[in-house]
Amino acid sequence: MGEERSLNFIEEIVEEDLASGKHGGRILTRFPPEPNGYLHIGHAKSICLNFGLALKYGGKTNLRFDDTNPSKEETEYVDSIKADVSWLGFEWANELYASDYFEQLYNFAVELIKKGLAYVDDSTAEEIATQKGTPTEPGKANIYRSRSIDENLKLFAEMKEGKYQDGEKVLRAKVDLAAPNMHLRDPLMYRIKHTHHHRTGDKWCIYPMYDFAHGQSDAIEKITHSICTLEFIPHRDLYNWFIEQLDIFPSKQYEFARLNLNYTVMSKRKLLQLVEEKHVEDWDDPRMPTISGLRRRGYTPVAIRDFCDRIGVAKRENMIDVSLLEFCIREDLNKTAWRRMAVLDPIKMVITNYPKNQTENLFSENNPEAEGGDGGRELPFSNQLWIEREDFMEEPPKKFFRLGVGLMVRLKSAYIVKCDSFTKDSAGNIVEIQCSYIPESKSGSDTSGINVKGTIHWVSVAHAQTAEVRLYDRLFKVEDPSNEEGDFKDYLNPDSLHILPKVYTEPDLANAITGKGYQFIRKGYFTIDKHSTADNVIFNRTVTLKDGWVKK
RNA sequence: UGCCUGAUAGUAUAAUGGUAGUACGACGGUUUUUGGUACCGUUUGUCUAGGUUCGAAUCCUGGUCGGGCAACCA
Repeated sequence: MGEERSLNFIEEIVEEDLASGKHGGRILTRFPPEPNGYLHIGHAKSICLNFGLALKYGGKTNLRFDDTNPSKEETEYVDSIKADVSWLGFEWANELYASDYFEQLYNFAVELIKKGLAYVDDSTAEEIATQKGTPTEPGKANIYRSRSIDENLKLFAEMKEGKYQDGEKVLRAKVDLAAPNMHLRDPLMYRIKHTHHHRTGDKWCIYPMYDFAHGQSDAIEKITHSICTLEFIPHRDLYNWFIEQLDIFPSKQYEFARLNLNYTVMSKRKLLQLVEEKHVEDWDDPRMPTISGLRRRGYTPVAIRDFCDRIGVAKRENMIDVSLLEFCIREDLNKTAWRRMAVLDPIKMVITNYPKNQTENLFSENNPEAEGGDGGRELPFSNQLWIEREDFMEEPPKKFFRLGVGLMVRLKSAYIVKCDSFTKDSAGNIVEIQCSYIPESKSGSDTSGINVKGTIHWVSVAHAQTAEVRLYDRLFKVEDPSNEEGDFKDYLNPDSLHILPKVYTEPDLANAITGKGYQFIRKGYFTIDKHSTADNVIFNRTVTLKDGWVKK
């Protein structure tokens, strides 16, 4: 052991703080989602970072819902977020809400008004925007900026009491209208919204803006390291300004680059659109990059955490290749998934020299990667089998290790067979292939001395179960749909879902356990879908197996 | 043309003035009752121009390119 992994830049900061005795060696992070959508794989990166840091350095992590905008937030999202964080395997120290601090935030605002550092502005949104100037021109003060403290106090109280309509007034911080950083040009602290809040109900009609809520919430909780994504860098000056003016706990903000994955989108706004416009079934559609979608697809917490570990944490913009995510899930499932046989695109094989009404039960281990095979199950074998259509070729090329007239393969866990002939229907489709088996080649007691290059999977016709199988492909046709001309939805992959209504599976798959990953030998990893029933068993393909076979 | 950021193989990520390494991908091979797994090997990189230094991916200066910032969103 003891193989030192190099630290990412945030771990370096934490270790420096620990070494210098900052905060008495205490580490407290927070994961602060807004409950306005489902968590996605990008959030998983943040979750793994925040919780992982605390775990590594003996600290704790709060789960804090940043619920300061009631018009977008719902309890459904709160519940899904909690479920997803738990499922990933993390435990938060406290479940908190920015809305828990509304009273205190209000008092902070009053304090700033009293210090002459905040004022009530009657301007419209448009007026405020133009008065702010542009990045190259300073903003201009309006008449409201010089209101007296007493008037501001009175007006702000009236805002709270509901005396004004939405948009009629706002509370602004008095910072610097000429600041090169636009966020410092007298940012809004409070706006009026006569909207029902998912937790505070109708108690409030004024709600704090992100900038006046996040840093103060961090300070209230005494968060030591407040980690967010790059786009908040310009907010940091304001974050610090409020903390300094209010003289509260000096939480510090650090920024890292968010995760981007190719062939998908990673914004709650866009994902919500896909859901609302029915381009996908729901937030947990297996094609979605959401945690719930990945879970339904068959991804495991282990694989997702491993992925987050491997992608690293840095400050440069990045675009991770989905192949890394796929590698991680294969890596995990290879070790844990039970092997089963299923024929997705069937063609019938008749074994002409095997007794017609005979059935024998053959044994096959659950997982060759596990010691002892992790147990096993019985496979009924008979003279009529389903095999994969692509495992037979009328005119096989040289290195085709499967079936063609005169070629031999092993039937996995069963016998070696030799292809003698095949039958076509009137339309020229191959409908059946005829083989003879080698009785001495039985798996486990093979005395035939024959060596074959290929092994194929099969299911006994008489014993086969049926199931629906859903094959998924990338949701978008292009690597970065958000960066293309026009609407990102123009680049949706029309073939991202392919349903096979009736595939044949070995009998044991009738007992498939929900939530467990199965490897359909040579076909990929699959898991039971949430809509699966006893009458209509549905499997989702999590990921294909890596395919080293390139034709020709 | 203001401010803030960043730039190392195809994609990520290390090297913190001293041999540019690792992972994924790709390619090739060995093993294999999954064309899977495992194992072995190959391939490709410091944005650019100067400067400091015995020595620069690292420090300095100029340039180039990318991302962000002017929501009563977070």
